Amino acid sequence: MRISGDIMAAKRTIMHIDVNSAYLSWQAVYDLQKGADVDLRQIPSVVGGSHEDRKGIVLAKSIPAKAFGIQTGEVIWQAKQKCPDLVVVPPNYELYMKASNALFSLIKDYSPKVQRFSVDEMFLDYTGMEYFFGEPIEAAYKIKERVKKELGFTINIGIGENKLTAKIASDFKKPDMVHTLYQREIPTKMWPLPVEDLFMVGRKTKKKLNEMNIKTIGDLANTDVKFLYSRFKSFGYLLWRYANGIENSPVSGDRIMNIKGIGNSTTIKFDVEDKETAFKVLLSLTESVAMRLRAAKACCSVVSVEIKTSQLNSYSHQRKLFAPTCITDEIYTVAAELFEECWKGEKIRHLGVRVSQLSGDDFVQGTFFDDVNREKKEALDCAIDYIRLKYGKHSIIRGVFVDREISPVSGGVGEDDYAMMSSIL
DNA sequence: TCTGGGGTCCTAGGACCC
DNA sequence: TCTGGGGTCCTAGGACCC
Repeated sequence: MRISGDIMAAKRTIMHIDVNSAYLSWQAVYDLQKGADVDLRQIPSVVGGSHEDRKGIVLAKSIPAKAFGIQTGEVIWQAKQKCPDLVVVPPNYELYMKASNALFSLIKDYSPKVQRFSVDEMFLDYTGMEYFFGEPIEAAYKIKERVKKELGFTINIGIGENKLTAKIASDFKKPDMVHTLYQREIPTKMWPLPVEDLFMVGRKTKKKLNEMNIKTIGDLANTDVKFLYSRFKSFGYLLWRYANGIENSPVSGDRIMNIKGIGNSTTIKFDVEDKETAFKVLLSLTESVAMRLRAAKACCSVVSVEIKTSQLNSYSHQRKLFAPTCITDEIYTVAAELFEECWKGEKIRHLGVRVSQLSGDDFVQGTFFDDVNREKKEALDCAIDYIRLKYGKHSIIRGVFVDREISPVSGGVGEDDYAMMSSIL
């Protein structure tokens, strides 16, 4: 008993690093390096998709744009109504991956335990590192200044005793700030915040909580946990723990091993009304998914297809395979079957292909139905991957895509896969 | 007038087995 | 003919995050 008590008492120091307006900052830095005379961060500007491709929403905004009431996720034309002089720049995911990688390698100088949480967020376990870089606040300022000087963009750093409080702290005043949220500060710094500022409280949960007269994080923290459990089941218990700052997951540096699924989806430039076109899109998506799967040295056991109609209704269909695979053809065949089984004939706006239940690719079990060409197919896929990696993903394309109506390899943000967000931290 | 794309986890119901 | 529960797997859908 003594031992477990001592372990419980072991205090950790966790930092959460959050890039301020990440996409926009990175584009601004890049433009300045190329000799631009305006800094996107200083003017009302957003990163957003193009209207004609039907991807016109705000992905990131500058602080001056925020002053006009522009919100992330909002449609571009609406944002322009709020601010007619708004500058809109297209997204550049390869740039973001490069910037993110540069940040990651700098942060790793300060602890062996760094977890990449998303393209612009990282957790750092600073426990025991005081000897090298000083007190946590002092170290956080050093990191922040070094990032600004060497990489050219600003970050917020939140310091807490676990990942949850560190993350909430980094979300306090922005930009270019260091904040703490220690356990003793929870009642003063966290409880007065609106309940939707709590990690895991989104639009729907906020509405439900507000209807129960729970308006602040403090209200939630002081609600009877049994009552929350009766309303939300285990999620209620999670909410209560988070509202009280209770969270103890480790900062894990283990990335690729933790990937649960790989998927790509795309909004098509026009509504798809026939099967043949849908098949082409599905093949194009499968090309990216399968390539990423092979790059992760994994096979999948489940394939799923998602359809979003022009009316924005979506539904999905999935199937467990007889045997795991990473072969493009095999995944595509299943995807096409799934599509045929569930498509109700509506106009299609968006299609997605996802694989899950991943396993290693080193001992793929053969099945009774195995055809002798399997090894050949896999070798062919690997050869194509190699050529695409070396000469670009459009260097080798299938005959069905020559009309260029549909991209031959669609979806995919970056080459570097890592475990993304988990809702459990 | 129009609403992206990448993820994770949880739940509920039905099938199936013991 | 009518009746159990418990456990696991599979699938669809919905919540959340960035």
